[in-house]
Amino acid sequence: MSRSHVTIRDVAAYAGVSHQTVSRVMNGSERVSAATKARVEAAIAALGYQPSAIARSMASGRTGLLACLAPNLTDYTFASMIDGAEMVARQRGYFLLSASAQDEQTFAALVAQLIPSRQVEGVMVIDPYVDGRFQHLLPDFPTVFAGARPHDTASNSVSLDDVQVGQTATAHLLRQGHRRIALVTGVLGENCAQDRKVGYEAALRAAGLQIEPDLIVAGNWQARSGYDALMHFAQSGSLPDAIFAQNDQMAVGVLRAARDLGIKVPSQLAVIGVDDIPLAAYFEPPLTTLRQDFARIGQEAANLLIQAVEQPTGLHQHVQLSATLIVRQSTGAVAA
Amino acid sequence: MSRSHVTIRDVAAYAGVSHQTVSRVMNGSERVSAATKARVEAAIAALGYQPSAIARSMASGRTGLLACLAPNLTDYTFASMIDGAEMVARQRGYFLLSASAQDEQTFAALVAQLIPSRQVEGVMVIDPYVDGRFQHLLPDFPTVFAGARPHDTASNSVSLDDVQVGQTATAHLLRQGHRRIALVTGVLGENCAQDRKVGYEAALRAAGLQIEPDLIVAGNWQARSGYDALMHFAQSGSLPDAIFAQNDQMAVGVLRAARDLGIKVPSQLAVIGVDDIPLAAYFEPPLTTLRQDFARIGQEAANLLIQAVEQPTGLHQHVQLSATLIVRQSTGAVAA
DNA sequence: GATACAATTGTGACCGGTCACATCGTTGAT
DNA sequence: ATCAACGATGTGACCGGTCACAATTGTATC
Repeated sequence: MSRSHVTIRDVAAYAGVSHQTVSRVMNGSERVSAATKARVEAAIAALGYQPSAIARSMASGRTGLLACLAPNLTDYTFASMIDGAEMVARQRGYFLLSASAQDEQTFAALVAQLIPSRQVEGVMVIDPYVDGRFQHLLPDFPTVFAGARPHDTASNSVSLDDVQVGQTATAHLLRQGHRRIALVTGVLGENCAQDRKVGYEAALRAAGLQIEPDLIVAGNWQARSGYDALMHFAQSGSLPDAIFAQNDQMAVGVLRAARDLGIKVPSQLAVIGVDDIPLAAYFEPPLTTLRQDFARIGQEAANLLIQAVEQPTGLHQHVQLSATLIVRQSTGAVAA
Repeated sequence: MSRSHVTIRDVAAYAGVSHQTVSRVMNGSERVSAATKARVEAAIAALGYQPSAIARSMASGRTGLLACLAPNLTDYTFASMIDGAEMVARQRGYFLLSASAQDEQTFAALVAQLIPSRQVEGVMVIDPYVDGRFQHLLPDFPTVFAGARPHDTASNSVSLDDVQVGQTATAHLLRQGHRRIALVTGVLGENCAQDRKVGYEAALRAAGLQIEPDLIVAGNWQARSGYDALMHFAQSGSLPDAIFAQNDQMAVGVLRAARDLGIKVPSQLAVIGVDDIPLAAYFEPPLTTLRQDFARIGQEAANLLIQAVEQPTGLHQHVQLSATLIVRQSTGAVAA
């Protein structure tokens, strides 16, 4: 503002070369004589020249900016993916602009603002299946979906194998001897809730058990819905042996309800969650869960996105990661 | 790439006006006749014109980008501030680019990359006192510090009144009848840990009690350090009546240690934390804590920053928010 | 009817880089 | 000795907006 910036032409004049030569020095001195290069570098240092990122973007058409859109930035799972993506992005020369879109409308506005203005080179969408938000994306714009498996959309994606998650969790409970295994789902409109349910049902069927619709309760990912689910079973008078909550938050809600009802976990009721949230081991009892490597999901997503930006082939890649079972005390063996 | 973009001059030619008139229509039609305006708008629609954010930045010198630098993006407290800041920023026409800097060196690199290139118009630094990172910031560049009170630096800031936090937490324990109140601190190099300690000591003194150095243990904000702290007291043979952990994570660690030691909370030991993390009510027993409105801190910080960007006065503002006591079951009255 | 003035619109430069191509001197092959 | 090829460097256009200022038109005033 006060002092106008030093430009590439100022440096050129100072060094007695052309502005193009300065540009060459800045961009890795391809074919510049050592003497000239030294002179230019001295001039850069003397004048304190700093290239303008905007001018560079203007001329090259590249901004070095990626956007990350998530329902919110506070949820541990989203935040971890963003963190992982950000580290990879920066390492590879990009910055990550994150924004939260609670609803589809906000999401559409955000996309309309970021993409056509060519401000960002690619978009990473976290949990795009909460509503129809993926429809607002351009099919030919570099995009990657992270954290939920696309069922019907052609795009890059990094997701967890949610069917496997459902199976593993349920199989673990079966192995412990439980038979009446209840399910508390996430928001059923989301693929990952559906897939985990599919895995749950597959595991039960594989064990020769019937699927009892009464044992399936729809939750909403919040702890409170886990609490309510167990209260519901208690009121209906038929408690399950075990509960598979589709995330840790709800599992923690179940634990709390069990305490309030005087139900002992794990001896009377086994509880398993999904995510392995940071304090999972500190609940009472410590929560058995399936660990997801969210940072890794974010990293893979960033890598895929950058590849799509730099070498647009039109081909889509899908990376699927698996969760690992972390056994703690909330799922002991059935009481003898 | 394939199809070159529609520019303002294409629109002008199509509408039969000058490019400048199109520009005027784009920027809120100051003094453009209704007929011309309609014609230009028709041309814009017909050609699908989308202004280039980069070209706009190039010409205007403004990028509409703010940066947010935090030690990481996953910590609930940081993420909440970022989320709050992002919402305000977007509402006011800015985008927020967030990046994590674990150490001072990364932070310095980040600043060197973002600021001199004029890519961002302002920087928000979350928890700048973990090391000397604030020293890398330019004094005349729009900056705001969020989440920790600057002791020695002239700058905008939004922070919690940590002395008050220490006092309130300690006073609550005193009110419950506790006398031997231990303190588990955060990283002592950080101002907020120091300030909370000052508040703790002030409250004790105000109650006519001595400050016993043996009751003060240095933690590191992690749950594990809270766990270790109580174990340390148990081993030393002199358990306190109550523990004030400087954040909830450590308080939760204390709760876990108490369970492992067979110490009943709150009847044998009261525990209070700070932050009110999302699942605080789901631990055993539900955790009494001081709630911080992190989203609000982020919002205020964004507002301050945008003000500094838009009206650079050189004056610094400090906003200090206070925490509210949330009483749950981890701090009952002393056993009769 | 001439002049002043405001409203509307047009012109060209400019932001600060990069790109394509031109130029120049030097070297190696014929 | 001549020409091609190549390395080093320079020239000007260009990216797509905004800005300052000029030009044009219409309207009010005298």
